[in-house]
Amino acid sequence: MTIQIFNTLTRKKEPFVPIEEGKVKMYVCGPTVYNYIHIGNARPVIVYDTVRNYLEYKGYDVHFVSNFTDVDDKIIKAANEIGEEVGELTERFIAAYFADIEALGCRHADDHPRVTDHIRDIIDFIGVLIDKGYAYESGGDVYYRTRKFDGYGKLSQQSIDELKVGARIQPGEKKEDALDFALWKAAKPGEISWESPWGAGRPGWHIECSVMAREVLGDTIDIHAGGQDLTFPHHENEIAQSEAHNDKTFANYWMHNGYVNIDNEKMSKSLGNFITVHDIRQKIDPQVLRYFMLTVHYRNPINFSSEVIADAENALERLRTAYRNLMFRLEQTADNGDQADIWLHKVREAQKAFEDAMDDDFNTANAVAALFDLARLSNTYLNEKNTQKDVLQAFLGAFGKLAGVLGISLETADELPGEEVDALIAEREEARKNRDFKRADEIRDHLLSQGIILEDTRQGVRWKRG
RNA sequence: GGCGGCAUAGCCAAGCGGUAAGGCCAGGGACUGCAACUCCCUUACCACCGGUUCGAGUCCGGUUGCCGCCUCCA
Repeated sequence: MTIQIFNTLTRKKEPFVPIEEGKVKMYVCGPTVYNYIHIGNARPVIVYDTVRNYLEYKGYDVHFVSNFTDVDDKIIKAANEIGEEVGELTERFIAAYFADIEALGCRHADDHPRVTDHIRDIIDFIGVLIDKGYAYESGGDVYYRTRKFDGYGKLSQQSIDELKVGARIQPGEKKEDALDFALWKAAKPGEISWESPWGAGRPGWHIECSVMAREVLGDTIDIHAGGQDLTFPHHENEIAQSEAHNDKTFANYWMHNGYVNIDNEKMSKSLGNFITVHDIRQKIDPQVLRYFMLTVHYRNPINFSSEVIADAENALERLRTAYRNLMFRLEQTADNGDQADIWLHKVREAQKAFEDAMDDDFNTANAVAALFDLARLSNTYLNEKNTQKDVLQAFLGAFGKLAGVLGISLETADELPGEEVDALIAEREEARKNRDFKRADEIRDHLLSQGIILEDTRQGVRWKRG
Protein backbone atom coordinates (compact mmCIF):
# COMPACT_ATOMS: atom_id res chain seq x y z
CA MET A 1 0.00 0.00 0.00
CA THR A 2 1.07 3.57 -0.56
CA ILE A 3 2.14 5.60 2.41
CA GLN A 4 -0.16 8.49 3.21
CA ILE A 5 1.56 11.59 4.54
CA PHE A 6 -0.15 14.55 6.12
CA ASN A 7 1.21 17.49 4.19
CA THR A 8 1.22 20.79 6.06
CA LEU A 9 1.11 22.57 2.72
CA THR A 10 -2.34 21.18 1.91
CA ARG A 11 -3.47 20.21 5.41
CA LYS A 12 -4.42 16.83 4.03
CA LYS A 13 -3.13 13.32 3.93
CA GLU A 14 -1.69 12.64 0.50
CA PRO A 15 -0.31 9.48 -1.05
CA PHE A 16 3.45 9.63 -1.01
CA VAL A 17 4.93 9.71 -4.49
CA PRO A 18 8.66 10.39 -4.57
CA ILE A 19 10.29 12.47 -7.26
CA GLU A 20 12.41 9.57 -8.32
CA GLU A 21 10.92 6.10 -8.00
CA GLY A 22 12.29 4.17 -5.08
CA LYS A 23 14.25 7.09 -3.70
CA VAL A 24 13.49 9.63 -1.02
CA LYS A 25 15.23 12.91 -0.39
CA MET A 26 14.51 14.03 3.11
CA TYR A 27 15.67 17.08 5.03
CA VAL A 28 15.05 17.62 8.72
CA CYS A 29 15.91 20.87 10.43
CA GLY A 30 18.55 20.14 13.01
CA PRO A 31 19.63 21.80 16.23
CA THR A 32 21.37 25.05 16.97
CA VAL A 33 24.30 23.74 18.91
CA TYR A 34 24.85 25.95 21.92
CA ASN A 35 23.42 23.66 24.58
CA TYR A 36 22.28 20.11 25.20
CA ILE A 37 19.09 19.23 23.38
CA HIS A 38 16.00 18.88 25.54
CA ILE A 39 13.34 16.24 25.18
CA GLY A 40 11.25 18.60 23.11
CA ASN A 41 14.09 18.79 20.62
CA ALA A 42 14.39 15.03 20.78
CA ARG A 43 10.87 14.46 19.49
CA PRO A 44 11.53 15.38 15.84
CA VAL A 45 14.79 13.46 15.94
CA ILE A 46 12.99 10.32 17.10
CA VAL A 47 9.93 10.82 14.91
CA TYR A 48 11.79 11.39 11.67
CA ASP A 49 14.32 8.69 12.44
CA THR A 50 11.32 6.38 12.65
CA VAL A 51 9.88 7.75 9.43
CA ARG A 52 13.21 7.13 7.77
CA ASN A 53 13.32 3.56 9.12
CA TYR A 54 9.86 2.85 7.84
CA LEU A 55 10.58 4.28 4.40
CA GLU A 56 13.57 1.97 4.25
CA TYR A 57 11.48 -0.92 5.50
CA LYS A 58 9.21 -0.26 2.54
CA GLY A 59 12.19 -0.51 0.26
CA TYR A 60 13.00 3.12 -0.38
CA ASP A 61 16.54 4.30 -0.70
CA VAL A 62 16.47 7.27 1.66
CA HIS A 63 18.90 10.14 1.52
CA PHE A 64 18.45 11.64 4.96
CA VAL A 65 19.93 15.04 5.73
CA SER A 66 19.89 17.01 8.95
CA ASN A 67 21.85 20.19 9.49
CA PHE A 68 23.69 21.79 12.36
CA THR A 69 23.26 25.49 12.90
CA ASP A 70 26.71 26.24 14.20
CA VAL A 71 26.73 30.01 14.08
CA ASP A 72 24.02 32.38 15.26
CA ASP A 73 23.21 34.92 17.99
CA LYS A 74 22.57 32.41 20.73
CA ILE A 75 25.76 30.54 20.02
CA ILE A 76 27.81 33.73 20.06
CA LYS A 77 26.17 34.76 23.29
CA ALA A 78 26.77 31.39 24.94
CA ALA A 79 30.40 31.35 23.81
CA ASN A 80 31.01 34.84 25.17
CA GLU A 81 29.46 33.98 28.49
CA ILE A 82 31.75 31.09 29.16
CA GLY A 83 34.73 32.51 27.33
CA GLU A 84 34.99 29.75 24.77
CA GLU A 85 35.63 29.97 21.04
CA VAL A 86 32.48 29.57 18.97
CA GLY A 87 34.03 26.65 17.12
CA GLU A 88 34.97 24.82 20.30
CA LEU A 89 31.56 25.31 21.82
CA THR A 90 29.71 24.03 18.77
CA GLU A 91 32.08 21.10 18.39
CA ARG A 92 31.38 20.15 21.99
CA PHE A 93 27.62 20.27 21.61
CA ILE A 94 27.63 18.49 18.30
CA ALA A 95 29.41 15.63 20.03
CA ALA A 96 26.88 15.81 22.86
CA TYR A 97 24.06 15.77 20.32
CA PHE A 98 25.33 12.59 18.73
CA ALA A 99 25.76 10.94 22.10
CA ASP A 100 22.20 11.86 23.04
CA ILE A 101 20.53 10.71 19.85
CA GLU A 102 22.51 7.49 19.75
CA ALA A 103 21.24 6.73 23.23
CA LEU A 104 17.75 7.31 21.90
CA GLY A 105 18.31 4.74 19.20
CA CYS A 106 18.55 7.28 16.38
CA ARG A 107 20.97 6.84 13.55
CA HIS A 108 23.15 9.61 12.21
CA ALA A 109 21.88 11.28 9.08
CA ASP A 110 23.58 10.47 5.80
CA ASP A 111 24.76 14.07 5.79
CA HIS A 112 25.04 16.59 8.58
CA PRO A 113 25.89 19.83 6.78
CA ARG A 114 27.09 22.74 8.90
CA VAL A 115 26.48 26.38 8.21
CA THR A 116 30.11 27.35 8.66
CA ASP A 117 31.10 24.90 5.91
CA HIS A 118 28.70 26.55 3.47
CA ILE A 119 29.32 30.26 3.88
CA ARG A 120 30.52 30.51 0.27
CA ASP A 121 27.39 28.79 -1.03
CA ILE A 122 25.21 30.99 1.11
CA ILE A 123 26.85 34.16 -0.19
CA ASP A 124 26.39 32.99 -3.77
CA PHE A 125 22.77 32.10 -3.11
CA ILE A 126 22.07 35.50 -1.60
CA GLY A 127 23.78 37.12 -4.57
CA VAL A 128 21.34 35.44 -6.92
CA LEU A 129 18.39 36.58 -4.82
CA ILE A 130 19.65 40.15 -4.98
CA ASP A 131 20.13 39.89 -8.75
CA LYS A 132 16.60 38.62 -9.12
CA GLY A 133 15.24 41.47 -7.03
CA TYR A 134 14.17 39.27 -4.14
CA ALA A 135 16.71 40.73 -1.76
CA TYR A 136 18.41 44.01 -1.01
CA GLU A 137 21.41 45.22 0.92
CA SER A 138 20.85 47.73 3.67
CA GLY A 139 23.63 49.02 5.87
CA GLY A 140 25.69 45.84 5.71
CA ASP A 141 22.66 43.59 6.17
CA VAL A 142 20.83 41.82 3.40
CA TYR A 143 17.08 41.32 3.63
CA TYR A 144 14.59 39.23 1.74
CA ARG A 145 11.90 41.27 0.04
CA THR A 146 8.94 39.27 1.28
CA ARG A 147 6.25 40.99 -0.73
CA LYS A 148 8.05 40.19 -3.93
CA PHE A 149 7.39 36.47 -3.44
CA ASP A 150 3.85 35.59 -4.50
CA GLY A 151 3.43 32.44 -2.49
CA TYR A 152 4.45 33.96 0.80
CA GLY A 153 2.23 32.53 3.53
CA LYS A 154 1.18 29.41 1.68
CA LEU A 155 2.65 27.04 4.22
CA SER A 156 1.27 28.73 7.31
CA GLN A 157 -1.91 29.56 5.39
CA GLN A 158 -1.89 33.19 6.20
CA SER A 159 -2.13 36.14 3.91
CA ILE A 160 0.74 38.51 3.99
CA ASP A 161 -1.43 41.28 5.36
CA GLU A 162 -2.63 39.20 8.27
CA LEU A 163 0.93 38.40 9.10
CA LYS A 164 1.85 42.02 9.05
CA VAL A 165 -0.51 42.80 11.92
CA GLY A 166 1.47 40.58 14.23
CA ALA A 167 4.87 41.55 12.96
CA ARG A 168 7.07 43.68 15.14
CA ILE A 169 9.17 46.46 13.89
CA GLN A 170 12.39 46.83 15.75
CA PRO A 171 13.63 50.34 16.49
CA GLY A 172 16.29 51.45 14.05
CA GLU A 173 15.02 48.92 11.55
CA LYS A 174 16.80 48.82 8.26
CA LYS A 175 14.10 46.81 6.50
CA GLU A 176 11.88 48.11 3.75
CA ASP A 177 8.99 46.17 5.22
CA ALA A 178 8.37 44.73 8.64
CA LEU A 179 7.95 41.25 7.21
CA ASP A 180 11.31 41.22 5.47
CA PHE A 181 13.83 38.98 7.14
CA ALA A 182 17.61 38.90 7.27
CA LEU A 183 19.60 36.78 4.86
CA TRP A 184 22.91 38.27 5.94
CA LYS A 185 23.74 40.09 9.14
CA ALA A 186 26.55 42.61 9.39
CA ALA A 187 29.08 41.67 12.07
CA LYS A 188 29.16 43.57 15.31
CA PRO A 189 32.64 44.39 16.61
CA GLY A 190 34.46 41.29 17.81
CA GLU A 191 31.92 38.85 16.43
CA ILE A 192 32.82 35.87 14.33
CA SER A 193 32.35 36.89 10.69
CA TRP A 194 33.09 36.18 7.07
CA GLU A 195 33.86 38.56 4.25
CA SER A 196 31.11 39.13 1.74
CA PRO A 197 30.18 41.59 -1.02
CA TRP A 198 28.19 43.41 1.67
CA GLY A 199 30.98 43.55 4.20
CA ALA A 200 31.92 41.30 7.10
CA GLY A 201 29.02 39.38 8.52
CA ARG A 202 27.31 36.04 8.88
CA PRO A 203 24.23 34.31 7.49
CA GLY A 204 20.74 34.85 8.83
CA TRP A 205 19.00 31.82 10.23
CA HIS A 206 16.65 30.77 7.42
CA ILE A 207 19.02 30.93 4.51
CA GLU A 208 21.19 28.03 5.64
CA CYS A 209 18.53 25.38 5.18
CA SER A 210 17.62 26.59 1.72
CA VAL A 211 21.25 26.53 0.67
CA MET A 212 22.34 23.30 2.29
CA ALA A 213 19.25 21.37 1.25
CA ARG A 214 19.98 22.43 -2.31
CA GLU A 215 23.69 21.68 -2.09
CA VAL A 216 23.15 18.20 -0.75
CA LEU A 217 19.82 17.14 -2.20
CA GLY A 218 19.11 19.42 -5.14
CA ASP A 219 16.47 21.99 -6.06
CA THR A 220 13.45 19.94 -5.08
CA ILE A 221 13.27 17.53 -2.19
CA ASP A 222 10.62 15.00 -1.26
CA ILE A 223 10.11 15.55 2.43
CA HIS A 224 11.04 18.51 4.54
CA ALA A 225 10.36 18.13 8.22
CA GLY A 226 10.69 19.78 11.58
CA GLY A 227 8.84 20.90 14.67
CA GLN A 228 5.54 22.70 14.43
CA ASP A 229 7.13 25.92 15.59
CA LEU A 230 9.25 26.01 12.47
CA THR A 231 6.26 26.25 10.17
CA PHE A 232 6.32 29.99 10.54
CA PRO A 233 8.49 31.80 9.94
CA HIS A 234 11.37 29.40 9.32
CA HIS A 235 9.90 27.07 6.74
CA GLU A 236 7.81 29.77 5.16
CA ASN A 237 10.99 31.73 4.62
CA GLU A 238 12.85 28.73 3.29
CA ILE A 239 10.17 28.29 0.66
CA ALA A 240 10.39 31.96 -0.28
CA GLN A 241 14.17 31.80 -0.62
CA SER A 242 14.43 28.49 -2.42
CA GLU A 243 11.57 28.92 -4.83
CA ALA A 244 12.66 32.42 -5.72
CA HIS A 245 16.18 31.14 -6.31
CA ASN A 246 15.46 27.79 -7.99
CA ASP A 247 12.20 28.60 -9.76
CA LYS A 248 11.04 25.18 -8.64
CA THR A 249 8.97 23.70 -5.87
CA PHE A 250 11.21 23.44 -2.84
CA ALA A 251 9.65 20.46 -1.06
CA ASN A 252 6.72 18.25 -2.04
CA TYR A 253 5.77 17.16 1.46
CA TRP A 254 6.07 19.17 4.64
CA MET A 255 5.83 17.31 7.92
CA HIS A 256 5.57 18.97 11.30
CA ASN A 257 5.58 17.24 14.64
CA GLY A 258 3.69 18.45 17.72
CA TYR A 259 5.30 19.73 20.87
CA VAL A 260 6.42 18.03 24.00
CA ASN A 261 4.58 19.68 26.87
CA ILE A 262 5.26 19.80 30.55
CA ASP A 263 2.31 20.57 32.80
CA ASN A 264 0.40 21.07 29.59
CA GLU A 265 2.68 23.84 28.43
CA LYS A 266 5.12 23.79 25.59
CA MET A 267 8.60 22.82 26.65
CA SER A 268 11.02 25.41 25.39
CA LYS A 269 14.35 26.89 26.09
CA SER A 270 12.94 30.37 26.41
CA LEU A 271 10.36 29.29 29.00
CA GLY A 272 13.06 27.47 30.90
CA ASN A 273 10.77 24.48 31.56
CA PHE A 274 12.92 21.96 29.79
CA ILE A 275 14.64 18.71 30.64
CA THR A 276 17.74 17.87 28.68
CA VAL A 277 18.23 14.47 27.14
CA HIS A 278 21.71 14.51 28.63
CA ASP A 279 20.23 14.59 32.15
CA ILE A 280 17.18 12.43 31.72
CA ARG A 281 19.00 9.53 30.17
CA GLN A 282 20.98 9.12 33.37
CA LYS A 283 17.71 8.60 35.19
CA ILE A 284 15.52 6.68 32.81
CA ASP A 285 16.20 4.18 30.07
CA PRO A 286 16.42 6.28 26.89
CA GLN A 287 14.63 3.45 25.10
CA VAL A 288 11.66 4.09 27.39
CA LEU A 289 11.72 7.73 26.37
CA ARG A 290 11.72 6.73 22.73
CA TYR A 291 8.92 4.24 23.25
CA PHE A 292 6.92 6.89 25.08
CA MET A 293 7.35 9.37 22.23
CA LEU A 294 6.02 6.84 19.76
CA THR A 295 2.89 5.96 21.73
CA VAL A 296 1.41 9.28 20.62
CA HIS A 297 0.82 10.24 17.02
CA TYR A 298 3.58 12.59 15.94
CA ARG A 299 1.30 15.49 15.08
CA ASN A 300 -0.38 15.55 18.49
CA PRO A 301 1.10 17.22 21.53
CA ILE A 302 2.58 14.88 24.09
CA ASN A 303 2.65 15.61 27.77
CA PHE A 304 5.70 14.58 29.71
CA SER A 305 5.42 13.48 33.32
CA SER A 306 6.94 10.93 35.65
CA GLU A 307 3.64 9.01 35.75
CA VAL A 308 3.49 8.59 32.04
CA ILE A 309 7.12 7.48 31.93
CA ALA A 310 6.42 4.89 34.62
CA ASP A 311 3.56 3.55 32.49
CA ALA A 312 5.85 3.41 29.49
CA GLU A 313 8.46 1.52 31.49
CA ASN A 314 5.95 -1.16 32.41
CA ALA A 315 4.57 -1.37 28.91
CA LEU A 316 7.99 -1.72 27.29
CA GLU A 317 8.85 -4.35 29.86
CA ARG A 318 5.87 -6.40 28.73
CA LEU A 319 7.22 -6.38 25.18
CA ARG A 320 10.71 -7.23 26.33
CA THR A 321 9.43 -10.05 28.49
CA ALA A 322 7.56 -11.53 25.56
CA TYR A 323 10.71 -11.36 23.48
CA ARG A 324 12.89 -12.76 26.22
CA ASN A 325 10.51 -15.64 26.81
CA LEU A 326 10.58 -16.52 23.13
CA MET A 327 14.36 -16.58 23.20
CA PHE A 328 14.34 -18.76 26.27
CA ARG A 329 11.99 -21.22 24.67
CA LEU A 330 14.01 -21.32 21.49
CA GLU A 331 17.09 -22.25 23.49
CA GLN A 332 15.20 -25.18 24.98
CA THR A 333 15.40 -26.98 21.64
CA ALA A 334 11.88 -26.48 20.50
CA ASP A 335 9.76 -29.54 20.03
CA ASN A 336 7.78 -30.29 16.97
CA GLY A 337 4.17 -29.40 16.55
CA ASP A 338 1.82 -29.48 13.63
CA GLN A 339 0.05 -26.14 14.01
CA ALA A 340 2.69 -24.05 12.36
CA ASP A 341 0.62 -22.64 9.51
CA ILE A 342 -2.00 -21.13 11.77
CA TRP A 343 0.57 -19.36 13.91
CA LEU A 344 2.67 -18.26 11.00
CA HIS A 345 -0.44 -16.74 9.55
CA LYS A 346 -1.15 -14.88 12.77
CA VAL A 347 2.34 -13.46 12.80
CA ARG A 348 1.83 -12.21 9.29
CA GLU A 349 -1.46 -10.61 10.28
CA ALA A 350 0.17 -8.69 13.10
CA GLN A 351 2.85 -7.53 10.73
CA LYS A 352 0.18 -6.40 8.29
CA ALA A 353 -1.56 -4.43 11.04
CA PHE A 354 1.74 -2.76 11.83
CA GLU A 355 2.26 -1.81 8.20
CA ASP A 356 -1.28 -0.51 7.81
CA ALA A 357 -0.75 1.70 10.83
CA MET A 358 2.54 3.07 9.56
CA ASP A 359 1.19 3.55 6.06
CA ASP A 360 -1.43 5.82 7.57
CA ASP A 361 0.72 8.88 8.16
CA PHE A 362 3.13 6.98 10.38
CA ASN A 363 0.60 6.14 13.05
CA THR A 364 3.08 4.75 15.53
CA ALA A 365 0.45 4.53 18.28
CA ASN A 366 -1.35 1.90 16.26
CA ALA A 367 1.90 0.31 15.20
CA VAL A 368 2.77 -0.15 18.85
CA ALA A 369 -0.64 -1.71 19.41
CA ALA A 370 0.23 -4.24 16.69
CA LEU A 371 3.36 -5.08 18.66
CA PHE A 372 1.24 -5.81 21.70
CA ASP A 373 -0.99 -8.03 19.61
CA LEU A 374 2.13 -9.89 18.65
CA ALA A 375 3.12 -10.15 22.31
CA ARG A 376 -0.21 -11.60 23.35
CA LEU A 377 -0.08 -14.06 20.46
CA SER A 378 3.40 -15.23 21.23
CA ASN A 379 2.68 -15.53 24.95
CA THR A 380 -0.35 -17.62 24.12
CA TYR A 381 1.73 -19.74 21.82
CA LEU A 382 4.32 -20.23 24.55
CA ASN A 383 1.60 -21.62 26.76
CA GLU A 384 1.33 -24.51 24.34
CA LYS A 385 3.03 -27.68 25.42
CA ASN A 386 4.78 -28.18 22.11
CA THR A 387 6.30 -25.40 20.12
CA GLN A 388 8.02 -25.37 16.80
CA LYS A 389 11.27 -23.74 16.01
CA ASP A 390 10.13 -22.02 12.86
CA VAL A 391 7.17 -20.47 14.63
CA LEU A 392 9.33 -19.20 17.45
CA GLN A 393 11.72 -17.78 14.91
CA ALA A 394 8.87 -16.17 13.01
CA PHE A 395 7.71 -14.44 16.18
CA LEU A 396 11.21 -13.33 17.04
CA GLY A 397 11.84 -12.18 13.51
CA ALA A 398 8.67 -10.11 13.40
CA PHE A 399 9.35 -8.62 16.80
CA GLY A 400 12.89 -7.72 15.90
CA LYS A 401 12.02 -6.25 12.56
CA LEU A 402 9.00 -4.22 13.61
CA ALA A 403 10.42 -2.98 16.89
CA GLY A 404 13.52 -2.17 14.87
CA VAL A 405 11.52 0.13 12.62
CA LEU A 406 10.43 1.97 15.74
CA GLY A 407 14.05 2.07 16.84
CA ILE A 408 13.34 -0.01 19.89
CA SER A 409 15.50 -2.91 20.90
CA LEU A 410 13.74 -5.73 22.69
CA GLU A 411 16.95 -7.48 23.55
CA THR A 412 17.97 -7.03 27.14
CA ALA A 413 21.59 -7.13 28.03
CA ASP A 414 21.26 -9.60 30.87
CA GLU A 415 24.67 -10.86 31.71
CA LEU A 416 24.98 -14.49 32.55
CA PRO A 417 24.52 -15.27 36.19
CA GLY A 418 27.75 -16.10 37.96
CA GLU A 419 28.63 -19.61 38.99
CA GLU A 420 27.45 -18.80 42.45
CA VAL A 421 24.01 -17.91 41.15
CA ASP A 422 23.93 -21.01 38.99
CA ALA A 423 24.77 -23.12 42.00
CA LEU A 424 22.00 -21.52 44.05
CA ILE A 425 19.47 -22.11 41.31
CA ALA A 426 20.54 -25.72 41.09
CA GLU A 427 20.33 -26.08 44.85
CA ARG A 428 16.84 -24.61 44.84
CA GLU A 429 15.75 -27.03 42.15
CA GLU A 430 17.02 -29.87 44.27
CA ALA A 431 15.21 -28.52 47.32
CA ARG A 432 11.99 -28.18 45.36
CA LYS A 433 12.27 -31.72 44.15
CA ASN A 434 12.56 -32.77 47.78
CA ARG A 435 9.66 -30.52 48.66
CA ASP A 436 11.91 -28.49 50.91
CA PHE A 437 10.05 -25.29 50.06
CA LYS A 438 11.45 -23.42 52.99
CA ARG A 439 14.98 -23.68 51.62
CA ALA A 440 13.76 -23.11 48.05
CA ASP A 441 12.01 -19.89 49.02
CA GLU A 442 15.00 -18.81 51.04
CA ILE A 443 17.16 -19.03 47.94
CA ARG A 444 14.58 -17.28 45.80
CA ASP A 445 14.33 -14.43 48.31
CA HIS A 446 18.08 -14.22 48.55
CA LEU A 447 18.44 -13.87 44.77
CA LEU A 448 15.57 -11.40 44.69
CA SER A 449 17.44 -9.22 47.16
CA GLN A 450 20.24 -9.19 44.60
CA GLY A 451 17.85 -8.14 41.90
CA ILE A 452 17.41 -11.52 40.28
CA ILE A 453 13.86 -12.68 39.71
CA LEU A 454 13.25 -16.37 39.14
CA GLU A 455 10.50 -17.73 36.97
CA ASP A 456 9.71 -21.43 37.03
CA THR A 457 8.51 -22.73 33.70
CA ARG A 458 7.75 -26.11 32.30
CA GLN A 459 10.99 -25.83 30.38
CA GLY A 460 13.07 -25.01 33.41
CA VAL A 461 14.04 -22.02 35.52
CA ARG A 462 14.16 -18.70 33.81
CA TRP A 463 15.55 -15.62 35.48
CA LYS A 464 15.76 -11.91 34.85
CA ARG A 465 17.05 -8.76 36.42
CA GLY A 466 14.39 -6.92 38.37
C1' G B 1 -6.77 41.14 16.58
C1' G B 2 -5.39 37.11 12.61
C1' C B 3 -4.42 31.81 11.89
C1' G B 4 -4.51 26.85 13.87
C1' G B 5 -4.99 22.57 17.22
C1' C B 6 -7.22 19.79 21.13
C1' A B 7 -11.39 17.97 24.65
C1' U B 8 -12.51 9.68 24.29
C1' A B 9 -12.60 4.92 30.79
C1' G B 10 -8.82 6.05 37.29
C1' C B 11 -4.33 7.46 34.00
C1' C B 12 -1.97 7.46 28.90
C1' A B 13 -3.88 6.95 23.96
C1' A B 14 -5.89 5.22 18.77
C1' G B 15 -10.23 5.87 16.01
C1' C B 16 -12.16 10.76 11.54
C1' G B 17 -19.88 8.20 9.02
C1' G B 18 -21.89 2.07 10.49
C1' U B 19 -23.27 0.60 17.21
C1' A B 20 -15.66 2.46 21.06
C1' A B 21 -7.83 -0.39 19.23
C1' G B 22 -3.79 -0.79 22.47
C1' G B 23 -1.04 0.18 27.07
C1' C B 24 -0.69 1.29 32.48
C1' C B 25 -3.23 0.75 37.04
C1' A B 26 -7.23 -1.97 39.78
C1' G B 27 -10.57 -6.26 40.81
C1' G B 28 -11.88 -11.56 39.82
C1' G B 29 -10.40 -16.43 37.83
C1' A B 30 -6.71 -20.15 35.72
C1' C B 31 -1.58 -21.90 36.06
C1' U B 32 2.06 -22.63 40.55
C1' G B 33 4.01 -26.06 46.55
C1' C B 34 3.64 -20.63 47.22
C1' A B 35 5.24 -16.95 43.91
C1' A B 36 6.96 -14.86 39.36
C1' C B 37 5.92 -15.06 34.09
C1' U B 38 1.64 -15.92 31.22
C1' C B 39 -3.52 -16.58 29.82
C1' C B 40 -8.94 -15.52 30.47
C1' C B 41 -12.77 -12.18 32.43
C1' U B 42 -14.50 -7.15 34.40
C1' U B 43 -14.37 -1.33 33.94
C1' A B 44 -16.61 4.48 28.44
C1' C B 45 -24.07 7.38 27.92
C1' C B 46 -16.68 9.72 23.42
C1' A B 47 -16.86 18.36 27.15
C1' C B 48 -21.89 20.71 26.43
C1' C B 49 -26.15 22.42 23.13
C1' G B 50 -28.40 22.22 18.43
C1' G B 51 -28.37 20.33 13.21
C1' U B 52 -27.43 16.97 8.74
C1' U B 53 -28.04 11.50 8.09
C1' C B 54 -31.37 5.23 7.94
C1' G B 55 -27.03 5.76 11.12
C1' A B 56 -22.12 10.69 14.26
C1' G B 57 -16.53 10.64 19.17
C1' U B 58 -16.41 10.67 13.62
C1' C B 59 -19.68 15.91 9.29
C1' C B 60 -22.00 21.23 10.06
C1' G B 61 -23.23 25.44 13.51
C1' G B 62 -22.85 27.31 18.42
C1' U B 63 -21.10 27.20 23.78
C1' U B 64 -17.42 26.24 27.47
C1' G B 65 -12.42 24.95 28.71
C1' C B 66 -7.32 24.14 27.51
C1' C B 67 -3.01 24.79 24.14
C1' G B 68 -0.07 26.76 20.14
C1' C B 69 1.77 30.10 16.05
C1' C B 70 1.82 35.27 14.46
C1' U B 71 8.94 37.09 18.16
C1' C B 72 14.37 33.10 19.17
C1' C B 73 12.31 28.13 19.59
C1' A B 74 11.97 21.09 17.66
